Amino acid sequence: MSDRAADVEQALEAAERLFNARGVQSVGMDAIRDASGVPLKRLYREFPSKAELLHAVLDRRDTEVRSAVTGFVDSHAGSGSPRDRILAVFDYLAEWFAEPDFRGCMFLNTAGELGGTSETVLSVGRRHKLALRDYLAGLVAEAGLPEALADQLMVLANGAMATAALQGTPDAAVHARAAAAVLVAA
Amino acid sequence: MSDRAADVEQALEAAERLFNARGVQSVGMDAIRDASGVPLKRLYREFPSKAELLHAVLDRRDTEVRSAVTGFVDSHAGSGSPRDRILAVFDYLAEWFAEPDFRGCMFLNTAGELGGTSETVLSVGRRHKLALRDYLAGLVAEAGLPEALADQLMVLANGAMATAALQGTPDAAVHARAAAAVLVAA
DNA sequence: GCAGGTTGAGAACGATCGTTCTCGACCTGA
DNA sequence: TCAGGTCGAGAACGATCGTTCTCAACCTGC
Repeated sequence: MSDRAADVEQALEAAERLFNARGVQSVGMDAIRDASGVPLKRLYREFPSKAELLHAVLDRRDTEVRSAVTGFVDSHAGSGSPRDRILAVFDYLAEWFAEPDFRGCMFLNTAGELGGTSETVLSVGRRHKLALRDYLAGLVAEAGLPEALADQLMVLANGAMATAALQGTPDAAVHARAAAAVLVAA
Repeated sequence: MSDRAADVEQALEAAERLFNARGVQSVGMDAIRDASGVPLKRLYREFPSKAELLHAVLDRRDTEVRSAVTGFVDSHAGSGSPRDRILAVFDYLAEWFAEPDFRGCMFLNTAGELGGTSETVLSVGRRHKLALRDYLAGLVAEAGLPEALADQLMVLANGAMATAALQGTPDAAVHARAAAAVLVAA
C-alpha cells in the first residue's frame, strides 16, 4: 500500500535523525530499519550501500537547510533592509540551536567524523557551505557592502554552529549576531 | 630499555596523529600499536580502555594547543599592543591551518563524532574552549574592550577552524582575522 | 644454573556491523 | 485452485574491533 517514494522518505528521515543524534558510524542499518519501518531489503534496493544512503541524507538536508534559512529570512525580514536580512540569518540560527535535538551542523559533524576517509562527504559539505556563502554574498551585495564580508559572515555562522553544538546552548548565535551587526555597520 | 613514560608518550603521540587523520572510531587499537611500537599489553596497562586513551590524548592536546597559542602570541606580538596580541591569535590559526596534516580542531571533531554518545568527550571539549575563551578575555580586558567581545572572538576562532577543516584551505583564518580587526577597532 | 616472575607477539573471543541469503507467507492472474 | 513471482523477517556470513589469553622467550636474584 505504502508506495516506494514514501518508503524512501521515511528511510531518509529516520537516518537523518539517527545520524544526527549518534553520528554515522554508531548507527547500524538495523537501527535505521527499526526506526523507519522500512525492511532491510527495501533499504538496499533504494540505496545500494550505507555510504549512498548517507549521501542521499546529506543531499536532502542541504535543500532542507537552505530553504529553511531563506524562508525564515523572507518571513522575518523580507520587507526590511538588506542589513536586517543579513542579521535575520543569525536569528534563524538562534531558533535552530534552541531546538531540543540540536546537535550541530550535520555537514561539519560528518566532515569531522568521516572527512579523513571519505572525499565524498567533504565535497558534499563544501558544496553546501558554498551555497550558503553565495546566499550571504547576495544579501551583502544588495546592502552595497564589500564582497569579502560574505566570507567573514560565513565564518561567524559556522563558528556559531560549532560552538553551540559543543556547549549545548544557543548563546553562540547571540554572540555571532552581535559581531555581525558590527561588521555590517562598519 | 625504553621506559614507561616514553611508551606512554609514544602511544599518545601516535593515537593523536591517527585520530586526527581518520577519526576515532575508524582507528583500531592494533593501528595504534603498529604506529607507536607499544605492544597491546602495555597500552592496556597504561590506559584501561580506548575511551581512556582518547581522554588522555585530548588532555594532552589541550595543554599542547593552549601553550602553542600563548607561545605564538608572546613571540610574535609580545611587545605589541593588546589589540595586536588579539589579532596574533588569528595569525597563529593561519599557520596552523597551513600545516600539511591539518584536519580541524580535534575537540570539535570528536564532539561531532562522539558527542551524541559520550558526555565525557563533550565536557573535555567544553573545558578546552572555555580555557581559550578565558585567555581571549584576558587580552580583551587588557585592551580595555568590553568582555562580550571575548565570546565573539571565540565564535570567530571556532568558525575559522571548522571552515578551514571543511574547505581544506587556510583562507578562513584570513577572513576571521579581518573580522576580528573590525571588532577590536569598534 | 635455576626457579619465578614478566614480557611480547599474536591468537582467540565475543560483540557488532554491512550486506546477502533463505524460506515461508502472500499476492496475482487465469 | 494452482503456478509463479514478490516480499518481509530474520538468519547467516565475513569482516572488523575492543579486549583478554596463551605460551614461549627472557630477565632477575641467588
